[in-house]
Amino acid sequence: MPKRKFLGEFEQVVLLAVAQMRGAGYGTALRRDIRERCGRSATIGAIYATLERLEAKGFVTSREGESTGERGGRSRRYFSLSESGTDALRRSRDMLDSMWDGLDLDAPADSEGLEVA
Amino acid sequence: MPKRKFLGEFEQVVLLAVAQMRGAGYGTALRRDIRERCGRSATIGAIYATLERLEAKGFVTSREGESTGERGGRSRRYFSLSESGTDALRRSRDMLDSMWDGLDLDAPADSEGLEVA
DNA sequence: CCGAGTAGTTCTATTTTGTAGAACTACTAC
DNA sequence: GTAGTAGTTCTACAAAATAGAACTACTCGG
Repeated sequence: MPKRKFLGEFEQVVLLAVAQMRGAGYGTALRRDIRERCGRSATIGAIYATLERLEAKGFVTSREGESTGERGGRSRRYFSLSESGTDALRRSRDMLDSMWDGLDLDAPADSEGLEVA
Repeated sequence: MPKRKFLGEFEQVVLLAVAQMRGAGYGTALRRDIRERCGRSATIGAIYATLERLEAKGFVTSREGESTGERGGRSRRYFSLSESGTDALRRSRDMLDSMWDGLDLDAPADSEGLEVA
């Protein structure tokens, strides 16, 4: 029973990166993707902590990749988006859309002008 | 010096409500607006705590409304979006847009199909 | 095989956000 | 002045975000 019914901000970003990579995303690559896509630098610890939470909530699944024998280093852990992760993304987008709906940020900040007109 | 350069998820929602109400928003009304717009119920404490934080970061400003003499109760505290609040909203939107860019949630979750094709 | 190098993941600790609801304030109406 | 009403503040705690050091598991050269 998660107390929070909505995705946190960073959770949303990480989940989107997982979705974009279509099952081929793993910690370090997701981090790179996020940095390149939106200029947001996150430490690797932040990425994994978020991934853990998303997995605990059932929004992503992970599997160990086998060693390719083509490079040094530990084997990768790949993440994919689950059904409910997909739903969560859709819900987040819809909620934000409805909050943005009809909003014009270039208009003056206060309602004064509107009332006088 | 804020450590976090991005808006939290709920901060974003509250800031959007403030923007929508164009300077005429106050605690209770913002709460109602959020509930109606996106079905997200938040306690009044959550709203005010977030509003305080947004004000501390300079994203909103507040002013006391004078009593209208038309109703009982304490006077309202109105919130408006500041310049940097406007910027923060734009940045959040842009970042999320770039993460969503080109993503199709209806496609299969894994890349298998793509590689075989 | 053994050390060095590399790619990647876990762990530990702390700050910032998010959540909840009870308590309080200031007003109006009777 | 007591009750009712609209609104805000306070207190306490849970969850998410952040940071970076430590660790793991592999490859390669000798």
